[in-house]
Amino acid sequence: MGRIQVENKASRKDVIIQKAASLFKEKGYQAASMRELAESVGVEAASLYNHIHSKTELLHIICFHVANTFTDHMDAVEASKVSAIEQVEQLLRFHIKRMVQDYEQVYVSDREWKHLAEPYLSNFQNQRRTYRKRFAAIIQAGIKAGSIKKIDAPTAVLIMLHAISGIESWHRSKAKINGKELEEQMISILIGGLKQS
Amino acid sequence: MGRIQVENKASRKDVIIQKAASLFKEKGYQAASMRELAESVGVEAASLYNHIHSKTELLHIICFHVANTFTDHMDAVEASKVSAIEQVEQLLRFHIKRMVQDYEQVYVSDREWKHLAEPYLSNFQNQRRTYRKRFAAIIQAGIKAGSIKKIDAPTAVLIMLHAISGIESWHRSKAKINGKELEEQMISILIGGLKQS
DNA sequence: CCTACCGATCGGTAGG
DNA sequence: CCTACCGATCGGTAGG
Repeated sequence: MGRIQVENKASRKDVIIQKAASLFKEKGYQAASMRELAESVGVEAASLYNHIHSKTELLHIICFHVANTFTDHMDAVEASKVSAIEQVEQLLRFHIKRMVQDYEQVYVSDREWKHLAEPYLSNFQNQRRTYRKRFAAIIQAGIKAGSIKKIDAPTAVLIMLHAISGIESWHRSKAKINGKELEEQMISILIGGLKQS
Repeated sequence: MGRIQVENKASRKDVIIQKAASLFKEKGYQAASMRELAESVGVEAASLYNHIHSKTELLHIICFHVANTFTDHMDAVEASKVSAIEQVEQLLRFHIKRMVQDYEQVYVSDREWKHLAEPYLSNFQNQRRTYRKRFAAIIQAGIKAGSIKKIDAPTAVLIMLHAISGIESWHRSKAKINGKELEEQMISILIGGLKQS
């Protein structure tokens, strides 16, 4: 009985988080109200607080879930023994896939993190900054190895990550090419932009 | 006397719009309050309404000012008789320059337009969609001419425009390269990504 | 999980 | 341009 209750609770919480990501993405964190969220979950607003502590907790669950996914992937890429340009391609493909498959949470993490409360805000910014530095270091290694053209590595990171966030518009568009094709197109343009010409 | 009054009013309104862009950029449209805006202008909240009609009016002034700037530039580019790839470069350089020099308004237009009220919302979306179609048509012409590699033109537009929005992160960063250098780096990567390899 | 409710804050108005 | 104020809505709590 206790077991079932726990399972139900966990599942209910997951639904709330998923619906919150969808709502935050659509309206923005501030404009999304807990009453709207409750309605989309199918309960009264007060009932949400049996599963979560606050609205801001929902945001930081989403943001850190996404951030940790990318940090973990970076660990794996750094441990792999392929060339720098191949590491960059692995990173880009992972970003693209996350954005294609799980874009609501990724989008919210990307665009709404400003609304995090301290100390989560500082932690998130630090984690993000560290991730970008590690990404830039890989690009720098590629430049040194001669497989990537001489560019400012932090600028390249910035371009890559923001370009990928454009997949949000792809989700909205009517006549969209399929996800796999999108990935290949983006890789072609972005990796093409890094290579020596 | 009447003349001076009109001039003062116009100038005051411009200050309000500029401060609003700054505040909307920093906190998001919904999270920015009219009381905060009033404070940054140096008046009481109620006094703002002698210059503007509503909070939403501030947002649509900003969004359409930016959108019209880009639409006007597109007219000029289409009228120029250079090659498609050079037209693309002109468009990218203009976007980069706007983002470097006037990024608060451009940023707000990019990220906060969702909060526009009808009929401005639909008008804005239409204008933006039309702009992107014209941009994609130029890329398509470049593909036909053989100067741009065979890619999905709408996807390429998406990548270019979002990559440029990353300049927001550049503004925040401490150890930033200068604006002109940033422009050249971005052009090198983005135009490099479009060309035949 | 719900009903009932609270204090705070919001955009905006009246009136001078 | 200000003081005074309004109705609406917000996130969240008490109590069952």
